[in-house]
Amino acid sequence: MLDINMIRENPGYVKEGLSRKGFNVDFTEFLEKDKSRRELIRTTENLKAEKNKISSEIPALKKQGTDLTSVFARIKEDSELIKLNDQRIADLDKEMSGFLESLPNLPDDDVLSGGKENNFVIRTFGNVPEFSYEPKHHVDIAESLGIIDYTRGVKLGGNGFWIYKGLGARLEWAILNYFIEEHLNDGYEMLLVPHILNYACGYTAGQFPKFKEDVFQLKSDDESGFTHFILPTAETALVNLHRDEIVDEEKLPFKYFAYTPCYRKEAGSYRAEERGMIRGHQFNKVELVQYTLPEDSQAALEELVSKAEKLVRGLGLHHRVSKLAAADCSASMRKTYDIEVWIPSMNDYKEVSSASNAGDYQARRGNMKFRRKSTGKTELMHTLNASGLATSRILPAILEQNQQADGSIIIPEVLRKWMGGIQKIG
RNA sequence: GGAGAGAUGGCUGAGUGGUCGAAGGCGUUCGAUUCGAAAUCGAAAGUACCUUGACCGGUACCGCAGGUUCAAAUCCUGUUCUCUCCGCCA
Repeated sequence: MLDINMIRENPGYVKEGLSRKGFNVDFTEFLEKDKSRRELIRTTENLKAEKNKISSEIPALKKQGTDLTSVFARIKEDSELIKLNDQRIADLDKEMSGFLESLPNLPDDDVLSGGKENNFVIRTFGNVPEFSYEPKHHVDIAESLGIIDYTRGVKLGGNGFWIYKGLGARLEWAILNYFIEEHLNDGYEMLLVPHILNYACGYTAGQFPKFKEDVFQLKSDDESGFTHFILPTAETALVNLHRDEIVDEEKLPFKYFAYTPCYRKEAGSYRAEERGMIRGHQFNKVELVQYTLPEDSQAALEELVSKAEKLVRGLGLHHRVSKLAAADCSASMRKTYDIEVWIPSMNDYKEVSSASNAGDYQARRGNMKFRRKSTGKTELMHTLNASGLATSRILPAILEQNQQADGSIIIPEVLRKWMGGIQKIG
């Protein structure tokens, strides 16, 4: 959510920022509503003040035996007007917050305008691997090694599900262990969170109401719609930890990470080129989240990116880091870096981590504040998140980038201690 | 799933219709005392919104949403959550 004061004071600036994100908006109507709302509040509060004043004198007058019939009548009249006005104010509030909720975050000043075409690569690690033979697709590799069962995955869950088995399951688990160990070493606190979350979590994260169709909703028995959903990413849980809290300044930053599967509908997004585990309804991810002071969030974002990069580098996979253009950042985010790993069969890079700074956007939605020691005042925290990492593209990348002419796969050094020391599969 | 109890400020905990934004205690901050500290004494301190240049002032908030009443933390209805017991199940 954007700061309403910022819109009041500088609607042109906000409009321009949103347009950089491809979001065209006209504040005229909103500002008119805001103005009439405030006028209404003023007159209504004056009425209330008067009414309260008279009310407070009633007990004394009653004691004196004064006839209060006319006073009662007068107050009753005021009360009816007050009720009417309050209703109008509430209506305006609802309209205005509905509008505010729908606005995405403003992009950072140093983020380029426009969409994907304006993303630019800031770092690359390694080179596109060359093969002296025709490299195989990860689905074919996984099937011939018997480490992933796509057919039975579909039997159990339908299209978009697979089963890790044997050394495939161990490899997947080794990757996760590697991530977890790195984050623990860096002083992040590990959390295992609920996978079923309530509506407010999705709202705070900025995913609801706009993207509520993208998650698996748990329908409630009555007609009230859904109250819970299965998390699409651990970010949704982690970013709600301090919802409706005011913490002391010195407690910040909070640095958390969690492993969860991520459950996504991905309705209609399947493409032939994404066969395999590039885009599934369920994939494993370790997610990092930081809550920081406003002045520290930029540095925290750099820290998160470098952590995610370090993980991919540690696996020895060719990858690149891009800074996303404004419209390619998700709605809640001011600035996002993507880390993309090379997938030979797709002849392209695919995202394994997205590291973003939400600024105070999520904090405002979730009412997450800290008390500044020097002023004694409360301010909104900043929230950041980064995948560290999603495995669903890492494992294909390992299979494809590390494949050998004989069909075997070299296991990255850092994973071997979790795989009984074996060096290759096949 | 059944029965019961509860939800009040940073925490604890009083408060069953009017002077209650809310006692007391703990904790916090400031001051006094002290060489310093502890103890003691005095004082301050909630959140949001409206208004103001700022102070002042005003309004709302006792889980949430309604209702009754001139007036609600207090009465009524609904709802959410928590706890206890029973049942069922991993």
